Amino acid sequence: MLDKTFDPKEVEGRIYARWAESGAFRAGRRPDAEPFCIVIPPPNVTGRLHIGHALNNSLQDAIARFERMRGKDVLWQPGMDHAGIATQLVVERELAKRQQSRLEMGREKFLEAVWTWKEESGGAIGEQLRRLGASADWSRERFTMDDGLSRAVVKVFVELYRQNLIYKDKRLVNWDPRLQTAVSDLEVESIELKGNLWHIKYPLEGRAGEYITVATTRPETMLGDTAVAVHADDQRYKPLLEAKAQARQPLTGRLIPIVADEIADPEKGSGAVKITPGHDFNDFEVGRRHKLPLINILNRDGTLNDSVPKKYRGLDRFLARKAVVADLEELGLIDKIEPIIHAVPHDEKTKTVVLEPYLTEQWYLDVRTLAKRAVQVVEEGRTKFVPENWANVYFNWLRNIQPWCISRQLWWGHQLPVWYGDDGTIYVAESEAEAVRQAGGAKLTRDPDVLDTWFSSALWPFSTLGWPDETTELKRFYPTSVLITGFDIIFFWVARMMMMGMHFMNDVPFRTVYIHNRVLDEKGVKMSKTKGNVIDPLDLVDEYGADALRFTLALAAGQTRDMRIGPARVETNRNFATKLWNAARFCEMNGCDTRVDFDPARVSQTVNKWIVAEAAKSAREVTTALETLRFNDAARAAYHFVWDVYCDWYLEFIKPLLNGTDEGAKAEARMTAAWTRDTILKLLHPFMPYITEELWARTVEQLAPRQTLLIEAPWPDLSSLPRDDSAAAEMRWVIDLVSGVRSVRSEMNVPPSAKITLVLKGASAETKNRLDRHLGVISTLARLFSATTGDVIPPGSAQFVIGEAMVALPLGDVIDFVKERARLEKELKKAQDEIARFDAKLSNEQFVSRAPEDVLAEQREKRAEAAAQAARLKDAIARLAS
RNA sequence: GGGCGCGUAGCUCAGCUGGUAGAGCGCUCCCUUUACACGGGAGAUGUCACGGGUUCGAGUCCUGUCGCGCCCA
Repeated sequence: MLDKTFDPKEVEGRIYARWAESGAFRAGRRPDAEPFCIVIPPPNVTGRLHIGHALNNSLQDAIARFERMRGKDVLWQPGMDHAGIATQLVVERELAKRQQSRLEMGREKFLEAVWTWKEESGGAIGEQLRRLGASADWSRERFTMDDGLSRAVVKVFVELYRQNLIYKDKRLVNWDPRLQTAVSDLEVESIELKGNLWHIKYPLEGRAGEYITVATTRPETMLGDTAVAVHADDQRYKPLLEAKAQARQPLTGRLIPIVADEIADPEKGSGAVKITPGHDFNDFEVGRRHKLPLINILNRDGTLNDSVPKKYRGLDRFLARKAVVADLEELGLIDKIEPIIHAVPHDEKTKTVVLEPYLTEQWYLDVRTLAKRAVQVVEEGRTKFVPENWANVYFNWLRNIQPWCISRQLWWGHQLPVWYGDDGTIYVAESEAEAVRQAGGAKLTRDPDVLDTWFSSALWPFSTLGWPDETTELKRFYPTSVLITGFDIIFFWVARMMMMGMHFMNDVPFRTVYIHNRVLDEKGVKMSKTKGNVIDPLDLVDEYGADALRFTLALAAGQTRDMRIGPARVETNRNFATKLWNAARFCEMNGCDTRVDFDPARVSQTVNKWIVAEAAKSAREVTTALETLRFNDAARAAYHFVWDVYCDWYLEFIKPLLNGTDEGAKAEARMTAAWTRDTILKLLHPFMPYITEELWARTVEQLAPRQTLLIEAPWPDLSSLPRDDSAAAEMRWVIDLVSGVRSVRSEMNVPPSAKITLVLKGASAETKNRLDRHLGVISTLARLFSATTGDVIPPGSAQFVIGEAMVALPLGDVIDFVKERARLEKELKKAQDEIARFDAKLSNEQFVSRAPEDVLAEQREKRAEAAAQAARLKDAIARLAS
């Protein structure tokens, strides 16, 4: 016997273990079936499950389970990302606790320490995903730094290098002075901060007392100035340009030219700008155009180097700024200081380090070339975005893409397969031995840099399937079916997978990209540690169960950009789980067991025909919604069927049968109830795997405990069931009648315990039959003493219209005539308003002549119905008065 | 500056291909009826941000305005 409520804690671990033991997660068990593949967005090895992961993986799992039940050979490919920077920082922090440092240990020892950390503490998220119920094929779990994937990374690098798509270049990069590494454009986060715009006077050479004023937010960089730029059309400066005037950089004493360049905007400030090619991306371009010298004034840690005057050397860049401003003030060269708010580049991980444009030699990938096909295949529809709007975001970025800086000055990651000879010759090879061979046996030094973490992630859809080997998995599962991810990594990951997939596999990595919405807290605020509004999904799992959380997330996965999640919503769906549980409990108490020989197409009772048809309808809705990745529609359709149809009406309808003496009817009701319950368990399984699997196990089949697992049950295909409109109409009528009586009872304050009588007047033969057939059910649900047909409305009756008939409820003394009259008049008003609306429409010549025939007919019919109802209500009111 | 999204019941949101609105939560009243009070029954609440247009007909299509948010530069 089932308990009153479902206990997730008791069930989840046990059920998950059963799935895992059964091998149900494994791909390749159905060699003849259609393959279906999802690759997981690999979480960081340092990661802990957050609500975004919970959403992302709940949706992936729903699809994986759905397609598995549909008989496909499903591979949900799990794995983790080595997360270069994040992991290195975590391990460095651990070492610091033991008074150890990376630099003291040296590279080799440090990497050992990272691997040890990875084995001992990394990958907690894998366990957390299992708690959610993730049915990934863990036997095939991969890691971006494992041997196979590392081999893929090296091969890709070497090939791209040989194709001249990877090259080394010396230019400005975004530099993180704390980590002392380059980062890519994407890893820069602009943050609006208060700052100053310093207007500084540069003395003009040979013109005592004359100045040219430039404005800057970064005075310290003036130590690296190599020009002042003005616009060629700016009349104020034309004479200076013509005279080839020069300015004297006041702190270095350097003589710098005044050049004409479009970078200077005559409308802004003085119209003149200082040019620092070594420390500003725009100025770098200006410098190239005018062949200006480039002075690097910073060390790798952000302190000033030896190319600045002695007094500034070794100062941190922010202290240097203060010193420079103080000195200028002393010289009287500050024209004015204007407070402004401006965007300052920060590292995207901690958002606390100001990044510097910094001149270094780095490795770049020519993504501009690779982007062309990535754009093309989406334009051609070979990969579809869902919702399709996201394709625009993707296009926009790829069409304006800049070279990708792929080298990082870190230790944890894929070290570049690059070696240098003593003379600086570059050897790029798949192994050191090969590089040495190329160098004719010379001694080589390996490039110490590692690759951007996203470089290996970009290969994920094929590297995890065994590439560069031509494995059967690769042939079978590439292109993968659908990628499910969040919009924040469209650039970082999706676009790059598209480029790499097209280049190395000559086909798209996935046919569909589903971009889910972003999870906000209940108030619509982005969750963040600093705000303290982070919801731990595992807390929700602990409190309400994984199913409730998953169902909540699916229900919220709509077409909009954001979703708000909080405990209240999860609680609602925990309640839904309880409802489902109790419906099954009811079935159990009434001996509703699953019969293998049961044929839903051949039930004889109208209620059963009706619920079978309703189940078929819901199955169709859930299926279509899942096929089109409309998770919210799928979840809602299932919810509605369970609660509003199966529980609220069907189970109530069969109670009299189950308690009755007609053994044939009882048996059919039991079988149908069990069959419908089983259908529900199947439809809900992708969303609520634990409770459905548990109920599947706890229900009986042929009076014996079930041996099968729901995870492997076939998805309900009820499309071949005959539609039975007459059963639907009949049960609709019963529902309307019962609701009508309940409504009157409630408004007339008839106590629930009081049984009343019902008289049906003016009913057709068919209606009379309906009343007859469902008398027991109607009496129970409407709490009737008796229900008869008759030609006379008894005095003191409350009345309402149902179809062509009138229902009278003689309430005797209980009836409140004033109230009843008001109730009827309200109904009448409603009907009359409706008639007026239809009349307005139908008397509109334009409408009658232009609207399609079926719409017209429908409107006329509705008008007639409303008119008939109004007439009956008028009669009822008249009777009341008499 | 460029792009995208949102503005529907008190709150959170559904409303796909145009035929005047739905759910959950909350609220009011009633009910311990033998699956479920994590429940049952009955209610109340909306000039669908605003203006214009297309159309016989617009929450739904087009356009403008206002407000909010996000991404990119």
